[in-house]
Amino acid sequence: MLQKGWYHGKLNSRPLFFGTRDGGFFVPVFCLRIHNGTNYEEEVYRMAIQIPRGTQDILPGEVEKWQLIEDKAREICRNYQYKEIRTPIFEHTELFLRSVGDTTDIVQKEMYSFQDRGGRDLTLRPEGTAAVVRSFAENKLYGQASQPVKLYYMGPMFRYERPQAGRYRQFVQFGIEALGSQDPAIDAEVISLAMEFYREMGLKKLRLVINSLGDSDSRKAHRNALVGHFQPRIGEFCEDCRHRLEKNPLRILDCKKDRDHELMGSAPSILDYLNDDSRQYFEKVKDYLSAMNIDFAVDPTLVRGLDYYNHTAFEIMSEAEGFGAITTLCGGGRYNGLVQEVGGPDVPGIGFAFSIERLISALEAEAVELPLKEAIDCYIVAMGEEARDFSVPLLQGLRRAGFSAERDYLDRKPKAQFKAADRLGAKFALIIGDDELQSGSAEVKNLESGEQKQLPLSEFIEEFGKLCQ
RNA sequence: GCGGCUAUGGCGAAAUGGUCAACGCAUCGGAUUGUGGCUCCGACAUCGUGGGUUCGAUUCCCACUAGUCGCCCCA
Repeated sequence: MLQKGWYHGKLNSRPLFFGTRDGGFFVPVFCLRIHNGTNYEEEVYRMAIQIPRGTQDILPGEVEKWQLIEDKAREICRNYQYKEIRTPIFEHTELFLRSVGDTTDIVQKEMYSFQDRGGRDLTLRPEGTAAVVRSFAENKLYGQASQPVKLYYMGPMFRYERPQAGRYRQFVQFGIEALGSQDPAIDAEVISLAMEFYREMGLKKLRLVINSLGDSDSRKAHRNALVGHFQPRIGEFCEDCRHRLEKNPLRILDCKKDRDHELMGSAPSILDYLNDDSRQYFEKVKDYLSAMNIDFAVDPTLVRGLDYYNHTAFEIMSEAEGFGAITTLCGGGRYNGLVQEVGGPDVPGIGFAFSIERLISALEAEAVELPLKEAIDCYIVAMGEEARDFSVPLLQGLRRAGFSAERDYLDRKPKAQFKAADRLGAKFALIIGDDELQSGSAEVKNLESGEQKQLPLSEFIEEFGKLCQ
């Protein structure tokens, strides 16, 4: 029996939908007014539609930051010779099961998966590497003349998580991948590109942490050693750690609750399980980083959340104060064997990805001033109907000549038009009214100096160009 | 998936169980009939949504939604 009242959104825990007969169109809003348990009247109305949880609109004023970051990222990729690749936003779910790993959190609880009308199992990409590697194998880029193949991508990724500072359900990642080389110098290059990019953006409080996960044999041996180490006394650890013992014993090492347990300090380190090749490889990467004056710390507990990583792994964290709980700006590592996993030849690879959202937060946390220019060249202050008409082609002429120009569209008073010009940061105001139209010359005011000049309307664009120089 | 906090105009932000809900910024209008930045005056809110308690709720209670912080995990 329903209580008397209004119901909307959900009724008996089922969403209320109003749809047409063909079922193809839904307006997810309407209301039921219950008079008693059985009588009700419907009132259909549209509720304001809100942005989906964990997503954001990037509005003018904010989007300029994004553009700047994107430009900078593209620029540094040119310098380092990474070429852009664009892959679909959704892929076969299978791709992520096999690459990211079907026991990882990303796959188990964070994927936006769906079936299309043809019954295909698809997933909105939760990360970028899998698709790039798939494309590399599918398009046989390993046969390309220039090797290694160095790629970058930039675009939205999707993970179903509870939003929090620095965490969104749709977020934009920039990432690079270098495929086809097993030279430790390429590992160092990938890391240096990331560090160099952040440096150029103006971030200072950064911490680079690296580790080697070794090859799959060393990882396996280390894993067994860890399980053996903690197993006998796992009862003394927190609930999360007890799960981790099976799932990902390395994670126990950076548990915040059990940090001080005596078994933590004596736990076996991955670095003791590296074979000679892996060890030497790691040494070489560190040497190269030092040679480039890149500061780093080795953290043997650094693990990455995706299954495909091996050998070099790294993270860049912000140490800016008040940055919140999520400090990782960038994460990456080597993934030898991944290309094979998705059906290609055995080609090694390494890459990283960072989120633009977190970069912007870090820039804000460090109060970095970005060079965002927004001034326009000319604002036309038109008074009277004739002048307003005249301003239409004039505005077009200015813009065609390459000037940024604007006029009033709200029929505002001259005073308000000047205010608008001011707000846009206009360098000049062009004033036309009846007098000017009659005399054939317009007043041009330099809004910074207040200086005012007359320019002939007949060759206004040329004269204005000279004035701007 | 779990827990804490929050929800007042375009933005920021007070107060209050009871006639018109402070203030600041922004915006628009006026003082100044065609010249911005300063000053003064004026205009501008069905208090997230839905229920409940009450004579009366923006205020108290519940649910929902959203935001936010933290856990898990990650970019």
